[in-house]
Amino acid sequence: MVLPPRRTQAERTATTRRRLLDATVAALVELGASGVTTTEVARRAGVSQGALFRHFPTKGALLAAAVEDLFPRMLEGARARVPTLPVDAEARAGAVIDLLWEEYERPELQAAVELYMAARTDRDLAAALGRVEHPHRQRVHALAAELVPELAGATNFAGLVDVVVDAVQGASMGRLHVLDPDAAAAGRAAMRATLTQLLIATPVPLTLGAPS
Amino acid sequence: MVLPPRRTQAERTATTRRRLLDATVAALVELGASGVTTTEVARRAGVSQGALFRHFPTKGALLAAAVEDLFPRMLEGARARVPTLPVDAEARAGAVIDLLWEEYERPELQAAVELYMAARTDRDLAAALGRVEHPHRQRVHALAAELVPELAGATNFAGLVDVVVDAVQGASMGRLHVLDPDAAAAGRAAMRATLTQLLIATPVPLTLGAPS
DNA sequence: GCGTTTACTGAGTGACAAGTCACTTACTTA
DNA sequence: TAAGTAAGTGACTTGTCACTCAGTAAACGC
Repeated sequence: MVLPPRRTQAERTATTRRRLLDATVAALVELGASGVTTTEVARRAGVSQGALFRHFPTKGALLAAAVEDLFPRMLEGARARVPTLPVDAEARAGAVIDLLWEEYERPELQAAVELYMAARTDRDLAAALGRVEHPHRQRVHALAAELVPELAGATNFAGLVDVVVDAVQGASMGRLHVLDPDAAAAGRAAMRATLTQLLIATPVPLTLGAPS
Repeated sequence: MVLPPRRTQAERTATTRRRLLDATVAALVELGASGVTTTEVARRAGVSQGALFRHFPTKGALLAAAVEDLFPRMLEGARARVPTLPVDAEARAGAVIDLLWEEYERPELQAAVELYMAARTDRDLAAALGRVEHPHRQRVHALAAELVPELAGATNFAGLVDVVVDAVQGASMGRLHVLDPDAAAAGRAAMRATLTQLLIATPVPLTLGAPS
């Protein structure tokens, strides 16, 4: 008879939490925000629903914890690729845009964006995600400083990063159903060119043309 | 005793459909995609749930019809403002970006974007919205041609429009909770400047810098 | 007017959701 | 090793969901 290995309580907690968080992200990716139920997450994690509620008091807490866990992991994945980027400014800028684009094409991030949209009218979820956002934004800006160090000292560096990220974000969710793949590719190429220019240009022009 | 006015069947159908569609959009705006239930929509419209299902066979059909109804209405609202825009190219480009931004800040459009995200994992909804998208995109491009007629003949005009719309879309949903209003305003100003440049520049540079 | 068709009502129905709870099993500590 | 605590179980409660249907009222065609 096979005896189960003896584990400390801390180990049991850690593994169960990990399985629940992974199951939550997987369910979010596959089923969408509306398809994530505590029943489904518990089933995927291979634990009972009661166990889920022992570790997370509400469904919102579970979702927030999943996002809180997901963001740093994705950023670490992106950071690992920094040494492989070209050093030439223009080539590097293009590569940075490509990197950002690829991150936004990952289903994990699509799922996270979906959660953020759902938080628009879900106060609990919004509060939970709000706690995640500030450190995440700081990590994004820190990573951006590694990616384009020659711009990191610019006065409006944070704003520049936000513009680039927002644009890619908008484009990534753009067309759901890509009626015309050629048009989509052309659009992506155009945006890549525009954003690359933005990165290799001095940040000074960004302070011009304030809203009238 | 007040007799109810006599209405034709077509009129009855039209008014009930209209009330249901308006109620759907209102619920979508106020409660979000997850908060839209057939019960709630029927309650807001002042009809029974049975009446709802007489006019729309499924909830997905109702949502799709609501979006199909919403998009042209919003575009007509935007078109009505065309005559008020400045004629000078640079001022007009800036005004166009502002117009677009204001449209994306309207809760109706935010709600529609939320629906599109939800459609990522909802095949029925995706199919329903897919039928809406093509004519909508055509209407958007037609309106864009009115807004910036001097660019309308450009070979990649459609791609240019998509880039601008996507960027504003991404920025509009950017931060949910705007920790720093000054940073948000600066980001918007930067994006406005960038996109305005994009509109007043000749479209030729957009064909440069294709992805490596 | 009068039978037929169309619009609408409102009380269902079964499925499934989040969260609870009495109880069992696994670890810890003295 | 025995008492105490933390982790986990699975059936259960309460509520809401999308959708149905038998019956009623309004408009239509003749």
